[in-house]
Amino acid sequence: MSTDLLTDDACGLRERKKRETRRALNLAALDLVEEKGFAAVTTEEIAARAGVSTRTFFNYFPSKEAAVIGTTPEELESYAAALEEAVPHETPLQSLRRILAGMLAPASIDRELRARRRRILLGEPSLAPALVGNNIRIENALTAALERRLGAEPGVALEARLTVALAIAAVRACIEHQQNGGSGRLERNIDLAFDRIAAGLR
Amino acid sequence: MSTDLLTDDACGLRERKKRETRRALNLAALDLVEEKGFAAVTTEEIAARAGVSTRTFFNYFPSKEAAVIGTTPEELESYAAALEEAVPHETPLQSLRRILAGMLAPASIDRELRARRRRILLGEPSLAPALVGNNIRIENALTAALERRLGAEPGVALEARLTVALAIAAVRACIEHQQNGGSGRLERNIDLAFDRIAAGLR
DNA sequence: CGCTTATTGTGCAGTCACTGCAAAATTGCA
DNA sequence: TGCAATTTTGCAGTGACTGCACAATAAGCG
Repeated sequence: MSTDLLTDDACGLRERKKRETRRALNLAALDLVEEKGFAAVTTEEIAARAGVSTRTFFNYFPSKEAAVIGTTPEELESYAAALEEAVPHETPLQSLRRILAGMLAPASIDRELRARRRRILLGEPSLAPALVGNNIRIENALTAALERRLGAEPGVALEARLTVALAIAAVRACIEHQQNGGSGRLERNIDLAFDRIAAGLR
Repeated sequence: MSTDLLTDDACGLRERKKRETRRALNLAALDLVEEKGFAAVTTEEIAARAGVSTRTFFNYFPSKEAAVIGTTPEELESYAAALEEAVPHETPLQSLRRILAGMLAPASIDRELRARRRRILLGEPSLAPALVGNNIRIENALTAALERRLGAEPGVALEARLTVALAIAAVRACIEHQQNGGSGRLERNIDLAFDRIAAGLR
C-alpha cells in the first residue's frame, strides 16, 4: 500500500514532481531558518526560493512550522509499522527506543535533510512549541500501532498511550537538556533515560 | 515577594483593576469557547465581552490560546515552590503527582475558573497543541525547582528534567486517553500511571 | 497525435492574530 | 489640585492562512 521510503520512482511524472516540490520547499525552509532564524523567515521567501507561489506553499504544508519540522505521513506510517511488528525479545519500550533514536539519527536515504533538521531542532528553542505539537501526531500514530500489537485486552489502551507518551517525553527531555547546555552526548543521554524508565523512577 | 494566591487585596486600585480585567478576559474566553469552539472565537469578541479594546487583550495575554489555558506566572511560581520544598518521606515523583493532580482538581479559591478550564481542556482536542506548548513553561519552571531541591551533583540536571517531563507526559497521556473516550476516571488513571512509572515500564 | 479529463499551480481578495507607536484616559502621590 | 507614572486605546501595518475561480499541465484514450 504505502510506497516504501526507498522507491523514489512511484510511476508518473506527476508524483515525482510533487515530491520534488515538497523537498525543495523543505530544503528552502531549512536553509532560510539556518540563515535568519525561524521568526525572521516568511512563507513568501520559502516559496520564492523553492520556485513556487506562496499559495502553493500552503498546498504542501499546513503551516510554516510544518515545512521545517515536517514529518510526512509516509514517515509516520513507517514508524508505526515498525512499532506494530513485535521483534523477538524486545519489550515495547525497547522498540520505542530503537525507533525514536532512528528518527534522530541520519540513517536512511535522506540523511542530508535529516541531519539539518536535527541541527536546527537542537539550535532553535523557539521551535519547541511547534515541535511538541508535531509530536502529538506521532504519539497518536504510535499509540494506535502499539495497541494493535498488544491486543485488545482491558487496560491496554491506557498502557499503550502511556508507554508511547513517556518514551517521546524522554527523548524530548534529552533534547531540551541539550538545548540548555546540559552535559553528555544526546544518544548517550537517551540511553540513560530509557534505562531509568525501565528501572522505575523515584 | 510573590503575593500568595489568597490575598486578593494587594494594596492599590490599579493592581485590583488589573486582576479584574485579567479575570474578565479569562472568563470571557472560556465562555465563548464553550459556546462556539476555540477556532470560531476571535480575540475581538473576547475583548468585547470583557469590556476592553482588542489592543488591551494583547496587553494581558500574548496569544488567544493563553487566554484560554492561561497559567499565570503566580501559579507557576507557587507550583515550583511546592516542588522545591522536600516533604518528608516523599520522593520527587510523589511530589509531582500531588502537585500536578492539584492543578487539575478544583481545589483552591478560583474553583469556578479551574473547573471550566478543565472541562474545556477535556472537551476540545484542537487545543492540544497549545496545551503542550504551555506545558513547556511549566516543565521548565518545575525542572529548575527540582534541580534546586536535589542539589548540584553531576547528572542531576538530566535526572530532574527527565522526572518532570515524564510526570507531565503521564498526566497528559491520561487526559488524551479521556479525550479519546478511554475507560476509567481521570484521577484513578493518573494514579495508575504514576504507579507504573515508579515500578518501571517494559 | 489531438482531445477530453483530472490534477495541480497561481492570483486575488479577504480574515484574523499580533505588533509598534503615539495620543488619550486614568491612577498614584505630593 | 497638579504633576508623574501607568494603562488603555486607536491606528496602521505585517504576515499567516483560506476559499475561490481560472490557468497550466499531466494522464488516459481514440
